Amino acid sequence: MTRVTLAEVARQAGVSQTTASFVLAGRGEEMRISAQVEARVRQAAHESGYRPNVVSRNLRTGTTHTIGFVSDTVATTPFAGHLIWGALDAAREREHLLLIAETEGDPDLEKELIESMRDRQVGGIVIASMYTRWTTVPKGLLEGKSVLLNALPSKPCPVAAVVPDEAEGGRDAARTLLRAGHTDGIYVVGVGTKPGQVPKGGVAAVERLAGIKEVLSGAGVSLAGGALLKDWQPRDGYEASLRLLGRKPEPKALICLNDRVSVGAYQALEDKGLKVGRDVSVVSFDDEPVASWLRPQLTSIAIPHYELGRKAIEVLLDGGHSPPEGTVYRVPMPIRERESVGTPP
Amino acid sequence: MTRVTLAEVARQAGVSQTTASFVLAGRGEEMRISAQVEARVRQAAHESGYRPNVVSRNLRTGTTHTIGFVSDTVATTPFAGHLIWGALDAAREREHLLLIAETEGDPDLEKELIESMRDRQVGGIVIASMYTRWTTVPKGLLEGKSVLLNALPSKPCPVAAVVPDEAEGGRDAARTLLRAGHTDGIYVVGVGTKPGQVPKGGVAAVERLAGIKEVLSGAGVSLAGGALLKDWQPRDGYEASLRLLGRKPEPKALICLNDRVSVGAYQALEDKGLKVGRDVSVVSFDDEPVASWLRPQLTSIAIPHYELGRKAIEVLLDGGHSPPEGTVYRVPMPIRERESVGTPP
DNA sequence: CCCTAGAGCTAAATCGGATTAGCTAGCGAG
DNA sequence: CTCGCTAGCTAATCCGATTTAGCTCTAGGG
Repeated sequence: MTRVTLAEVARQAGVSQTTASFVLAGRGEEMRISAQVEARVRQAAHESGYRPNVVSRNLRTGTTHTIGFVSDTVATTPFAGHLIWGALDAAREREHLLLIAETEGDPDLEKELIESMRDRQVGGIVIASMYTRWTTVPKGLLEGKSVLLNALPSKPCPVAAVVPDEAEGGRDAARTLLRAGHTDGIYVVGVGTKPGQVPKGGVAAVERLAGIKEVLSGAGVSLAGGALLKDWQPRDGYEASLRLLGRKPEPKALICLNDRVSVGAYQALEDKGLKVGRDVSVVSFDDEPVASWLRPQLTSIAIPHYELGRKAIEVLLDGGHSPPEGTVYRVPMPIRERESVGTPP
Repeated sequence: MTRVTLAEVARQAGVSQTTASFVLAGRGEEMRISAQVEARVRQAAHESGYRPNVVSRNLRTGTTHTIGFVSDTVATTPFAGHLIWGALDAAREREHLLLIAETEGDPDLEKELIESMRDRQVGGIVIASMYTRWTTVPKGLLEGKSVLLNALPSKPCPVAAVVPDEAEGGRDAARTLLRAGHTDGIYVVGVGTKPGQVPKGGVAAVERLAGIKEVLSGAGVSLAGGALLKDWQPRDGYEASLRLLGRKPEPKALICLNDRVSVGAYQALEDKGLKVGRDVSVVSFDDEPVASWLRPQLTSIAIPHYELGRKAIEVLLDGGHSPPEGTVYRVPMPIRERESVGTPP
């Protein structure tokens, strides 16, 4: 039951603990351990089922091969689990494990958890947000390596950040519409078109809208209007779309700021007897699973959760020296073109 | 930059390291440390911003206040993140953190990860599955505390398991239909009605069906038929439902084995010009977010992810002595009654 | 025959706390 | 005056690795 220790292995192999340590650390060559002794040690270790006690190694080396992953809520966003997944994969490739915790948005708890992780000598900390947003960097963070994931520091600070390239995503949404021939009756659902008409804290909303406007105006097209929503749930999207469908110019395309809003938009269009993709095109963001369940299937700009998670770990663990600290890494948002965008009637 | 150690605190307080240790461990009273000395130590610790090095404590005490959470895939099931959430909450209440890893269904990787966690001296391991299923218990597990989460051991073994009470969920689904007055034309979508017509590995399918049959036959009602599906995605549900809608007796109620299948069923019903809740009732399982996005909103038996996660940690950390090992804990599946069940026409 | 150099190992220190086994001073009893 | 006891604290060991600083022995050069 009690684990075999290195000392035990050394005794069985008839060598000193030092020698055993060198051999098992792969430093046998370097330390000029003879092939015979090396073999004896390896055999003893193997036969006894020796597994090093990582904790003691940690104590000596000061490195735990562990990364702290602190998120606000893993729970509420489905598929945000992909964030963790990507991080997990990248961490495992580097022989690290993830120590995770959740703050539920409580700054005190966040601080406490970060300290708790530092106490455990983690090699770095990822502060993840499930929605892209601005965040105040807890100062405890600065005392070691860290990265913001899906969040941007609200004031300049030396911590790197990894976020989706929302602006480019917005541009892609607009391009898709232009390519299909849309030039008017384009509305956004989720934000207003005037500055400041944006849900608070939402990086995504601001940047997506900026990208959309940029490409449209580059083509001499402007948004016909928009609807600021407090929440981005199907019900909100439904009500807003219904209102928008009464407006002039007649809506020919809706850019929904997320897929849930799109679900509502589909329902509003159905109620009005309008056919998605024929009468009115819809482009969306996030690419939740529901996007491909809708009929017609929804064209959506995906949040690259997996890649975001990976990137955060890469930034934390690989180099991280060369790029100036405070760098913002933007991960491309792939567009999933499906059936909801068509040529305007 | 270098952390303050206990020795440093002791020096500042002018006492021995032993004394400082006793005071900060809250054993001052017990060890008859005078109030003055105690105060001096506390002050020194506070002023220097002392934080104990958890790793070294771990080494001595052999306990890391960490639980290993190994899952097959956190990623693919949305809201399975709630599993982690519940576990995280319960762990934090007990001053533990979670070390997580993912096996992606690879048994070798699973074994390796479990060992890796044991090497880190975790206090216990949760083996989580994202879908309720039977699983072979990796024998490495038995060498320490562990719990299966959302999974059952395929052969008897001393490891406890925490799973949703699928059978009772099935009973609830049937009861809901009976209560609304359904007595015939009840079909299941996802499994066949004959023994063995069940997707492989699926505990959920088997137990839900058993519960459904039990209650129905108790009321002298029998299932009119079913459709075995390999996968439980909307497309599968759509096709199966379409086929079922041509069968006799005429379908009056569909019990869909999950919400995705229900999405497909809704679409099939719509294509046939049938109205959910009026012409055909639908009961579902899982209660994914989409259940409340559908029109009419879908009645669904929820998977209690959060509670499952909590329970697993509780079983692992609290006592765990008294109940016979190998116990299966069943967590109730709450039914979310919405609008998709109506009186048969 | 002595000295040096390297090959091949090992003793001992170290990481930072937790814990065990004392040690000392002071007081009261005998 | 001595012994015993206790309050109040400390020295030393331990946890299980890693790592530094040697130590020993043999072979070769002078």
